[in-house]
Amino acid sequence: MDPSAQILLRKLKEHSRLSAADIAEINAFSYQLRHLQAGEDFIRQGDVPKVAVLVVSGMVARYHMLLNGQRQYLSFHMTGDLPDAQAMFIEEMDHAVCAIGLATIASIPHKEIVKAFDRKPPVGFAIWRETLIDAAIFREAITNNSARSMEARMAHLFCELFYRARASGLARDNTFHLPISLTQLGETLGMSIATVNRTLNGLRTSRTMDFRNSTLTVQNWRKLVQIGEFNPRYLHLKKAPL
Amino acid sequence: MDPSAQILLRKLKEHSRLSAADIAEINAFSYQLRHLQAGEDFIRQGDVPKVAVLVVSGMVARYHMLLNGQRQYLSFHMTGDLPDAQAMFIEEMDHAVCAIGLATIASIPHKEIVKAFDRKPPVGFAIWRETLIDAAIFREAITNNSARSMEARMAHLFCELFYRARASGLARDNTFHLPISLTQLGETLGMSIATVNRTLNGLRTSRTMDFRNSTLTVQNWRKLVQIGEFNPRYLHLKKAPL
DNA sequence: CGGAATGTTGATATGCCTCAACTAAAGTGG
DNA sequence: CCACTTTAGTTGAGGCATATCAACATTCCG
Repeated sequence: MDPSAQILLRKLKEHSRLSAADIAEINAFSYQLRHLQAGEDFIRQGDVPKVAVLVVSGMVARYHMLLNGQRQYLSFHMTGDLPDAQAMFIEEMDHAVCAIGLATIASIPHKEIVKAFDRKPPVGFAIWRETLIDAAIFREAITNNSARSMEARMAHLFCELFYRARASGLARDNTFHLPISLTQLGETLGMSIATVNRTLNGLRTSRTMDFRNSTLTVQNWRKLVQIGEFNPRYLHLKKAPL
Repeated sequence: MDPSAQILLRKLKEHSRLSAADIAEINAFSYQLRHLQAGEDFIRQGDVPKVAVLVVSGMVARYHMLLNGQRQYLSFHMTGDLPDAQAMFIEEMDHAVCAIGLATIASIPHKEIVKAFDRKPPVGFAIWRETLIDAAIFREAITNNSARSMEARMAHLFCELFYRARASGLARDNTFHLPISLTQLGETLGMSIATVNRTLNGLRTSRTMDFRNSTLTVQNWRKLVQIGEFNPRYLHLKKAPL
């Protein structure tokens, strides 16, 4: 079986049940690999993609570009995610997608995927579910950035990323490689770099978590969850990794 | 034809093309009407709905409830919207939905809708597209509440609501009935009531827009768009109402 | 008409942004 | 391989925007 197909299947199985015939459909897609440099854009605002992207390794992020050039990061995606599945049904991209650190992606032609939906509706439902979980993540980000303190925002973001990484088997023990800069963290959570740094320092001092050299170390998961008011139900996964 | 079906069709046609057979499927759904009081919850966090809701008249809002009882409004929905279409594929609700002012909704059993997807995939694609536009609205809200000034946030929200209302034929001229309180506005945009009021006053003084007695009056659309950095492309509608 | 909810406005406090100076790390060319 | 340049991270000081609090006005609704 194609290794990209395997990655996609593993992911979809986190929330959906698929028959052998459904799996065969997914395995029949043609996956075109591509390696990305750190920070490289592979989809820009205004693009009309003809292929869907699957994250094979590394991390990828969606972002809005404001008129003054400021960025707002919207979500982060890791192995198994489909960061632009939506483009199958809404033509023009309203945001850009870039690599965070080095990353590998696989492209799948929209045509093949849509054809699979016609033949095996459960395949469509699984991918639809994937886009719905994305939407739930966006909703949580609205709440995070609008209603929570700086410390809570930070804690919540790391809770989510760590939890998702664990669910996808990408993190072992209490560490997780996350090649994101403080500037990007600020552009995700709506805070200045100075505050990002000080907030991170606070969590470090209280021995809750440590984020340094692109590596997250969770020292006290329960405390982190409590500070961030993190409740993983919105991720809609079948089984809890923590 | 059922008037609820007509409302739903009108909405789906804003972004999707449907054949006569597709339309017949949608018309065959059984629509159960229900009238709601102002502020009434009809879906709560944790619910597992068996029906999907269509807004027939009035407005409806999704919100998160934080541990301290604070609310965060996530989106507003008007005639033709399906505020919980997602519940067909992700069982448990991660947020609540309530009426804003008086409202009428129609319920459609999930079973009937899913059956229609099997028979006429374009019906499924149209509703999928609807949920994807919702996601785009959520993304925009992240950016709005995280990266824009108080005045810009306010302007952007009103731009979006007015634009969507126009697209659905719910607003004529420059006014639009919006039964939302200042408190709710604050809980939407992440600002205190005092600031909501003062910001509204600024927009009124500059003769950009006036929001009073539950009525929005747009005095200078171009200025409002400019202040809010509003670009309607993210709504992915086929034709611009303004 | 009375009471409650909502909106209005001013005064005060404070959390965060901005700016700036500095340190550390990473990447580059001689 | 080391000096040099650039980028990323760190920390302090100061000012400002916005939250908070409080008092009052208005509207809504029974």
